[in-house]
Amino acid sequence: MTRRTETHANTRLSADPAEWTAGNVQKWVLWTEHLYKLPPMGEAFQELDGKDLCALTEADFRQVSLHAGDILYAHLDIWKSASRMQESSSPSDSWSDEADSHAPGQTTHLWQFLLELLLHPHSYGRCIRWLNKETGIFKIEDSAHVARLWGLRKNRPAMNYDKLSRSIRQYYKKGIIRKPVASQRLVYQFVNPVSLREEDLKSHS
DNA sequence: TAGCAGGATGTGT
DNA sequence: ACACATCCTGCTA
Repeated sequence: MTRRTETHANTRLSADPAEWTAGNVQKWVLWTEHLYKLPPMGEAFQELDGKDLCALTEADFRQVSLHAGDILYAHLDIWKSASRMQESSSPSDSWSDEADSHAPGQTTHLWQFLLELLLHPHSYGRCIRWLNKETGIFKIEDSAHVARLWGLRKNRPAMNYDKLSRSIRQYYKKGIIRKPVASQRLVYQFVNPVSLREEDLKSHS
Protein backbone atom coordinates (compact mmCIF):
# COMPACT_ATOMS: atom_id res chain seq x y z
CA MET A 1 0.00 0.00 0.00
CA THR A 2 1.11 3.53 -0.68
CA ARG A 3 2.06 5.42 2.42
CA ARG A 4 2.31 9.17 2.40
CA THR A 5 3.98 11.25 5.03
CA GLU A 6 0.75 12.75 6.32
CA THR A 7 -1.06 11.21 9.23
CA HIS A 8 -4.53 11.48 7.83
CA ALA A 9 -6.14 8.81 5.74
CA ASN A 10 -7.61 11.67 3.77
CA THR A 11 -4.70 13.12 1.85
CA ARG A 12 -5.92 16.59 1.04
CA LEU A 13 -8.20 16.40 -1.93
CA SER A 14 -8.68 19.55 -3.91
CA ALA A 15 -11.60 21.58 -2.62
CA ASP A 16 -13.12 21.56 -6.07
CA PRO A 17 -14.28 18.08 -7.11
CA ALA A 18 -13.99 19.11 -10.77
CA GLU A 19 -10.22 19.21 -10.33
CA TRP A 20 -9.93 15.67 -9.03
CA THR A 21 -8.00 13.04 -10.93
CA ALA A 22 -9.44 9.58 -11.46
CA GLY A 23 -7.36 8.52 -8.48
CA ASN A 24 -8.80 11.29 -6.36
CA VAL A 25 -12.29 10.22 -7.33
CA GLN A 26 -11.57 6.66 -6.22
CA LYS A 27 -10.13 7.92 -2.99
CA TRP A 28 -13.18 10.06 -2.31
CA VAL A 29 -15.57 7.20 -3.06
CA LEU A 30 -13.67 4.83 -0.78
CA TRP A 31 -13.45 7.43 1.95
CA THR A 32 -17.16 8.21 1.84
CA GLU A 33 -18.07 4.52 1.69
CA HIS A 34 -15.98 3.88 4.74
CA LEU A 35 -17.28 6.76 6.81
CA TYR A 36 -20.91 6.15 6.01
CA LYS A 37 -20.69 2.38 5.88
CA LEU A 38 -21.90 2.14 2.31
CA PRO A 39 -21.48 -0.81 -0.03
CA PRO A 40 -18.49 -0.60 -2.43
CA MET A 41 -19.21 1.49 -5.50
CA GLY A 42 -15.73 2.38 -6.69
CA GLU A 43 -15.92 0.12 -9.70
CA ALA A 44 -18.71 2.16 -11.24
CA PHE A 45 -16.51 5.27 -11.12
CA GLN A 46 -13.31 3.56 -12.21
CA GLU A 47 -12.44 5.59 -15.29
CA LEU A 48 -13.91 8.90 -14.22
CA ASP A 49 -11.99 12.00 -13.28
CA GLY A 50 -13.45 14.90 -11.32
CA LYS A 51 -15.02 16.58 -14.33
CA ASP A 52 -16.73 13.37 -15.39
CA LEU A 53 -17.95 12.82 -11.87
CA CYS A 54 -19.43 16.30 -11.61
CA ALA A 55 -21.20 15.80 -14.93
CA LEU A 56 -23.12 12.82 -13.60
CA THR A 57 -26.74 13.31 -12.64
CA GLU A 58 -28.53 12.09 -9.56
CA ALA A 59 -30.15 9.46 -11.75
CA ASP A 60 -26.71 8.24 -12.77
CA PHE A 61 -25.78 7.77 -9.13
CA ARG A 62 -29.02 5.97 -8.42
CA GLN A 63 -28.26 3.58 -11.22
CA VAL A 64 -25.09 2.60 -9.40
CA SER A 65 -26.96 2.04 -6.18
CA LEU A 66 -30.45 3.15 -5.35
CA HIS A 67 -29.75 4.06 -1.75
CA ALA A 68 -26.00 4.43 -1.43
CA GLY A 69 -25.71 6.20 -4.77
CA ASP A 70 -28.21 8.73 -3.56
CA ILE A 71 -26.13 9.43 -0.46
CA LEU A 72 -22.96 9.65 -2.52
CA TYR A 73 -24.56 12.15 -4.86
CA ALA A 74 -25.79 14.27 -1.98
CA HIS A 75 -22.31 14.24 -0.56
CA LEU A 76 -20.76 15.27 -3.83
CA ASP A 77 -23.22 18.12 -3.93
CA ILE A 78 -21.94 19.29 -0.58
CA TRP A 79 -18.35 19.15 -1.81
CA LYS A 80 -19.35 21.25 -4.80
CA SER A 81 -21.04 23.94 -2.77
CA ALA A 82 -18.29 23.90 -0.16
CA SER A 83 -15.69 24.62 -2.83
CA ARG A 84 -17.77 27.46 -4.24
CA MET A 85 -17.87 28.93 -0.78
CA GLN A 86 -14.10 29.10 -0.50
CA GLU A 87 -13.78 30.65 -3.93
CA SER A 88 -16.29 33.45 -3.97
CA SER A 89 -15.63 36.67 -2.16
CA SER A 90 -17.79 39.71 -1.58
CA PRO A 91 -15.48 42.44 -0.26
CA SER A 92 -18.14 45.07 0.35
CA ASP A 93 -19.40 43.95 3.74
CA SER A 94 -18.30 44.89 7.21
CA TRP A 95 -18.15 41.22 8.15
CA SER A 96 -16.42 39.79 5.14
CA ASP A 97 -12.75 40.49 5.73
CA GLU A 98 -12.89 38.66 9.02
CA ALA A 99 -14.66 35.64 7.65
CA ASP A 100 -12.25 35.23 4.79
CA SER A 101 -9.13 35.55 6.91
CA HIS A 102 -8.13 31.97 7.51
CA ALA A 103 -4.72 32.14 5.93
CA PRO A 104 -2.54 31.00 8.89
CA GLY A 105 -3.02 27.61 10.50
CA GLN A 106 -6.02 26.50 8.43
CA THR A 107 -7.94 26.95 11.68
CA THR A 108 -11.53 27.54 10.77
CA HIS A 109 -13.52 28.33 13.86
CA LEU A 110 -17.19 27.56 13.97
CA TRP A 111 -18.20 31.22 14.17
CA GLN A 112 -16.06 31.97 11.11
CA PHE A 113 -17.66 29.11 9.26
CA LEU A 114 -21.17 30.31 10.08
CA LEU A 115 -20.18 33.77 8.94
CA GLU A 116 -18.90 32.37 5.67
CA LEU A 117 -22.22 30.71 5.02
CA LEU A 118 -24.09 33.88 5.91
CA LEU A 119 -21.96 35.91 3.56
CA HIS A 120 -23.02 33.82 0.61
CA PRO A 121 -26.81 33.79 0.68
CA HIS A 122 -26.94 32.82 -2.96
CA SER A 123 -25.41 29.46 -2.08
CA TYR A 124 -26.59 29.00 1.50
CA GLY A 125 -29.61 31.23 1.99
CA ARG A 126 -31.80 28.17 2.07
CA CYS A 127 -30.04 26.67 5.10
CA ILE A 128 -28.89 29.75 7.05
CA ARG A 129 -29.70 33.46 6.69
CA TRP A 130 -29.69 36.80 8.43
CA LEU A 131 -32.83 37.89 10.19
CA ASN A 132 -31.16 41.20 10.91
CA LYS A 133 -27.73 41.65 9.48
CA GLU A 134 -27.13 44.92 11.31
CA THR A 135 -27.60 43.36 14.72
CA GLY A 136 -26.01 40.08 13.75
CA ILE A 137 -29.13 38.01 14.29
CA PHE A 138 -29.35 34.96 12.10
CA LYS A 139 -31.49 31.88 11.74
CA ILE A 140 -30.53 28.34 10.84
CA GLU A 141 -33.22 27.18 8.44
CA ASP A 142 -31.89 23.69 7.80
CA SER A 143 -29.99 22.50 10.84
CA ALA A 144 -29.11 19.12 9.35
CA HIS A 145 -27.57 20.62 6.25
CA VAL A 146 -25.54 23.21 8.13
CA ALA A 147 -24.28 20.45 10.41
CA ARG A 148 -23.28 18.33 7.43
CA LEU A 149 -21.38 21.21 5.87
CA TRP A 150 -19.60 21.78 9.17
CA GLY A 151 -18.79 18.10 9.46
CA LEU A 152 -17.36 18.16 5.99
CA ARG A 153 -15.20 21.16 6.75
CA LYS A 154 -13.88 19.61 9.94
CA ASN A 155 -13.72 16.07 8.65
CA ARG A 156 -16.27 14.89 11.17
CA PRO A 157 -18.83 12.76 9.33
CA ALA A 158 -20.73 12.10 12.55
CA MET A 159 -21.41 15.79 13.03
CA ASN A 160 -25.02 16.76 13.66
CA TYR A 161 -26.94 19.77 14.90
CA ASP A 162 -26.97 18.47 18.46
CA LYS A 163 -23.19 18.68 18.61
CA LEU A 164 -22.87 21.79 16.49
CA SER A 165 -25.30 23.65 18.72
CA ARG A 166 -23.33 22.57 21.80
CA SER A 167 -20.29 24.23 20.27
CA ILE A 168 -22.32 27.36 19.61
CA ARG A 169 -23.36 27.36 23.26
CA GLN A 170 -19.71 27.37 24.26
CA TYR A 171 -19.59 30.80 22.64
CA TYR A 172 -22.07 32.23 25.15
CA LYS A 173 -19.47 32.44 27.88
CA LYS A 174 -16.89 33.79 25.48
CA GLY A 175 -19.22 36.52 24.28
CA ILE A 176 -18.97 35.64 20.61
CA ILE A 177 -22.52 34.44 20.00
CA ARG A 178 -25.56 34.74 22.22
CA LYS A 179 -29.21 33.88 22.14
CA PRO A 180 -31.29 36.96 21.19
CA VAL A 181 -33.52 38.56 23.79
CA ALA A 182 -36.66 37.29 22.10
CA SER A 183 -35.23 33.83 21.85
CA GLN A 184 -36.58 31.67 19.06
CA ARG A 185 -35.66 28.21 17.96
CA LEU A 186 -32.61 28.08 15.69
CA VAL A 187 -32.04 31.81 16.05
CA TYR A 188 -28.73 33.15 17.33
CA GLN A 189 -26.91 36.45 17.38
CA PHE A 190 -23.34 37.53 16.92
CA VAL A 191 -22.71 39.61 20.02
CA ASN A 192 -21.06 42.55 18.33
CA PRO A 193 -20.01 43.09 14.72
CA VAL A 194 -17.22 45.35 15.91
CA SER A 195 -15.95 42.80 18.38
CA LEU A 196 -15.06 40.59 15.46
CA ARG A 197 -12.30 43.07 14.67
CA GLU A 198 -10.94 43.07 18.19
CA GLU A 199 -7.95 40.94 17.33
CA ASP A 200 -6.87 43.58 14.85
CA LEU A 201 -7.38 46.44 17.30
CA LYS A 202 -4.23 45.71 19.27
CA SER A 203 -3.05 49.24 18.54
CA HIS A 204 -4.76 50.76 21.54
CA SER A 205 -2.23 52.72 23.57
C1' DT B 1 -40.15 15.57 18.26
C1' DA B 2 -36.77 18.89 18.05
C1' DG B 3 -34.26 22.32 20.07
C1' DC B 4 -31.90 24.29 24.33
C1' DA B 5 -28.70 24.74 28.63
C1' DG B 6 -24.53 23.33 30.39
C1' DG B 7 -21.47 19.60 32.90
C1' DA B 8 -18.05 15.90 32.06
C1' DT B 9 -14.64 14.02 29.38
C1' DG B 10 -12.12 12.77 25.13
C1' DT B 11 -9.38 14.35 21.00
C1' DG B 12 -6.25 16.55 17.69
C1' DT B 13 -3.11 20.36 16.94
C1' DA C 1 -3.77 25.37 26.17
C1' DC C 2 -7.30 25.53 23.05
C1' DA C 3 -11.44 24.64 20.38
C1' DC C 4 -14.10 21.81 19.65
C1' DA C 5 -16.44 16.68 19.40
C1' DT C 6 -18.83 13.51 21.86
C1' DC C 7 -21.98 12.14 25.31
C1' DC C 8 -25.19 13.00 28.69
C1' DT C 9 -29.21 14.69 31.98
C1' DG C 10 -32.77 17.57 32.49
C1' DC C 11 -35.66 21.08 30.66
C1' DT C 12 -38.69 23.45 27.18
C1' DA C 13 -41.47 24.75 22.91
